[in-house]
Amino acid sequence: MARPKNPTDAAQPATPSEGEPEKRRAILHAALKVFAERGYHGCRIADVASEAGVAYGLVYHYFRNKDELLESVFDEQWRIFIGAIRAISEGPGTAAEQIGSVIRFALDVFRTAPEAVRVLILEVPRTPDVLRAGSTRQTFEVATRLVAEMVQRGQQGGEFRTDLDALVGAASVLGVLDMNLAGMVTGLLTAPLPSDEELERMKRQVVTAALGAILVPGSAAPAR
Amino acid sequence: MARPKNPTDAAQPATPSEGEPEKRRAILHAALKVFAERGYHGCRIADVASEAGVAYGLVYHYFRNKDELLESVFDEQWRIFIGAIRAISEGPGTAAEQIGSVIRFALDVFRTAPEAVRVLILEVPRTPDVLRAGSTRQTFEVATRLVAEMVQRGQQGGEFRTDLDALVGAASVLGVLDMNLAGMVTGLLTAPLPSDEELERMKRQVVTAALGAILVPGSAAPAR
Amino acid sequence: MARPKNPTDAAQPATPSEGEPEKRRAILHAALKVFAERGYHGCRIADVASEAGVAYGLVYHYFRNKDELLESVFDEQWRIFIGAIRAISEGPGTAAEQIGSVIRFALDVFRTAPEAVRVLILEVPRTPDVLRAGSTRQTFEVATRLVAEMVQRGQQGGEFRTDLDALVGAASVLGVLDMNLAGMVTGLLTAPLPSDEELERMKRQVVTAALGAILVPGSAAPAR
Amino acid sequence: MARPKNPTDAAQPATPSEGEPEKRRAILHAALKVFAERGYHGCRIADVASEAGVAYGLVYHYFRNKDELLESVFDEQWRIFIGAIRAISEGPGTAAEQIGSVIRFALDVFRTAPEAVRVLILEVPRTPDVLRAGSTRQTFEVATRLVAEMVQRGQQGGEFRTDLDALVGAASVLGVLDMNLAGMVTGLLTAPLPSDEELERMKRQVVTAALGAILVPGSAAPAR
DNA sequence: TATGAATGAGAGTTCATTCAT
DNA sequence: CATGAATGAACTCTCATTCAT
Repeated sequence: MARPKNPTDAAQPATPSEGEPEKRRAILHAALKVFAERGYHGCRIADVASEAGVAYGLVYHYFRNKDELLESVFDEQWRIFIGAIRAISEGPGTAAEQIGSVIRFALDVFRTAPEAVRVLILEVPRTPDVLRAGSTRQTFEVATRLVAEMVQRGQQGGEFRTDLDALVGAASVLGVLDMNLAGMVTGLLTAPLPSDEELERMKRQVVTAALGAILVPGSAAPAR
Repeated sequence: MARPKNPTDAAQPATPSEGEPEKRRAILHAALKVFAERGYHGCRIADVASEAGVAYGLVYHYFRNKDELLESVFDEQWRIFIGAIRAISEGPGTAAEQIGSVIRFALDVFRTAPEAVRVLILEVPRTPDVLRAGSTRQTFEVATRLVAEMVQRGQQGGEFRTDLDALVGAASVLGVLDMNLAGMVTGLLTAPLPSDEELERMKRQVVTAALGAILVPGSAAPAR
Repeated sequence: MARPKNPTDAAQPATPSEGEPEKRRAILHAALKVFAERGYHGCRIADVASEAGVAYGLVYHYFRNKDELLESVFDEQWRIFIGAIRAISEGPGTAAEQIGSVIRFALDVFRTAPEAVRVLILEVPRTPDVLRAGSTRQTFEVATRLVAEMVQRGQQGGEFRTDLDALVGAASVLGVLDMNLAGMVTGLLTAPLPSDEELERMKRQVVTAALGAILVPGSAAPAR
Repeated sequence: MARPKNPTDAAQPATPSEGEPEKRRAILHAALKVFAERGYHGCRIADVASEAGVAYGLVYHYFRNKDELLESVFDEQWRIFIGAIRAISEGPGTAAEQIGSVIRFALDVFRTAPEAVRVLILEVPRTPDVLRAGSTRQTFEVATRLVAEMVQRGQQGGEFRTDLDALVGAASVLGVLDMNLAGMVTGLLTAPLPSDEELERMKRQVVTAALGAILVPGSAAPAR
């Protein structure tokens, strides 16, 4: 059974774009870290600057203001995640396999870049309206809709139950993923830095639960 | 099939406690509203006071500081929710029925007090560490563990699949609930103020999806 | 020859308005002083606050922002000046006498409150557009028009030459006044703090020059 | 009656000085424009540079700092104006005729280079002390004294009244000029861009008013 | 209890100036 | 000469908290 190749490495900068100034990247990187550690309001521009090893004013050389900086961080992270979802969606495999891949990808990223996940999962959906009104909000919807498309395909293929709206199915899948990630991030479900085995175990369980929410009852969970 | 009595009214003040000053209640109530509207950092003490129709300084008469005020709001809301879960848990019905009841209860509350849900679902898990370190965090864990107990009981009774940790099962159930509520709050899944039928439809779907995540595959979803 | 009573005391707060908080007055007063000393951009809110012997934040308790504070200062000063012009205009005396009174009034104020004059004369007409767009600008026009009315009356009465537009006449009178005051303020024309005699001498000269600009040539300058 | 040749073209660079780098001139020119548009504090080095179509840092290659740049602008403009006054002063004609020429010259410049006038008239006398302490201040005094010399000559020749100090006379003449120009700049007295006739009319009136301030009463205003 | 004026530390943003290339 | 990235001090504005009444 074919399995889409795991695009984990996408967690690296979406656009290493030759021309991008090194310090701009450093700032973006630092912002991700500081933001993950302290949350939107807890992080000050000064923190970002010093974390990036850069002068205060340089942040404003590259970004109009704090909101734009953080929006950039969000956008970049989401772009990576969406890129992965899209790649998986366009790849081979049944709908169930694809959704399993999405979940495994997310947990893999958590392993290599927990801050990124923390930011996406814990901060993004709950930041001020100014921010939510921006592209971030739309991006979030895009992700949901991409998953909803997978769900719909699965419903049409007879894999997934049809008594759920595709959007509700997508929300459920993402909810299972989100809450389990949150539990991992906060240490409720696993050690803060889980071992490889622990991670594999979680992957299996989260996939099982997420698919359980949408599979036609009685169908076997896909071998993994 | 017995169904636990729906403790919807618990959304009212947990403790109308005879002696509690009227203005204190007004402040708490206003804080919930303002907090739901603007989020933790977006709401200023001045907003709360004016929403409550009360003098600025009075807030500090009843609450040591902003954190304590908001912690009180959280605690109260969670106490209500936990009270409901506990009541359901100690009531009649199978584990699956109980979990269904929990979900239906949450959606009912969303209907009557969307702000409360918004606060619990969108704000609580993402507020600053100071706050998270407080009782709120523990309260959140308590809720998770209560649901995990239900899951465990269901596993022992053969209803729920045993290839999931009870905590993962609980997280999955709550994740499905959370994300669908978030979708309702943000208008992605339903109109901002859904009709009765829409709400019932959502209840059915969310219960289906949540139970799907943990039921032994092939078992019939419980009639509702 | 009747001479309008000199409303010098109008230099005091236009509205001692019973209800006005003492500290608000202190801030306004301090702002006038600091603004006169350092100019619009040279004065910082911190300067105003400390000059007023008041906490930083209190300035923002009474005024929305720096612009509003300074606009208030301007407005108050102009209101005083306009009040005086109006009183003179409605009082007895020929047009020439009235214009003489306006000039003498201005020089009197310079004696008792040089800062106020400095602000009105040196700063107002040259501050940022935001400010000029506000009520200050209109107020300045009002003053000009009031003087223009006097000029017009004098033209109709045969005192003043009619080959000047009334507005040009007014601008000329105010120009003579302004530039001579500027010369006094900057120490080019008199000692920074002129003696009574010096002041009287200046009054006579400025009145002479200003009326010369508009009187029918050959008419005697009005006795003073 | 001979009339000094009108040195209008002096509004061009005083010293096209062979060796002066083209870009330096561009910066100076841009600075005049930007400064006229936004005032001393409203204009940033970045504005000047981009207006001049020149790199940021180049401004600092040619000028030590912002103050020096603006001082240079002032100096240049004043040098032009003073050069004109001096030329007129050393030329033929009575004192009254010469003063009339000065005023007409100023209004002509306003026609061709309103920004320059705006800067000289509206900005120079009201900029920070640091600046005023520089050569600009002295330059301004020089202009006043040159006019005062004309006045004095007129007084000695019996044209002008002797009950005014020469400096007061000069201040009055310049005051009439300044305020009427200000009125034109701000649109209170004429359309922002007056027609030729309007301008001629203003010239006549302003000369009339200015000379009226200092002429021996009864003497005929000089034919124009 | 109740009020709201008063306080001041903190954070975002601007912009003149420097400097490596 | 020319460029523009980099620096950081300075200043405005916010808002939690205190306190006299």
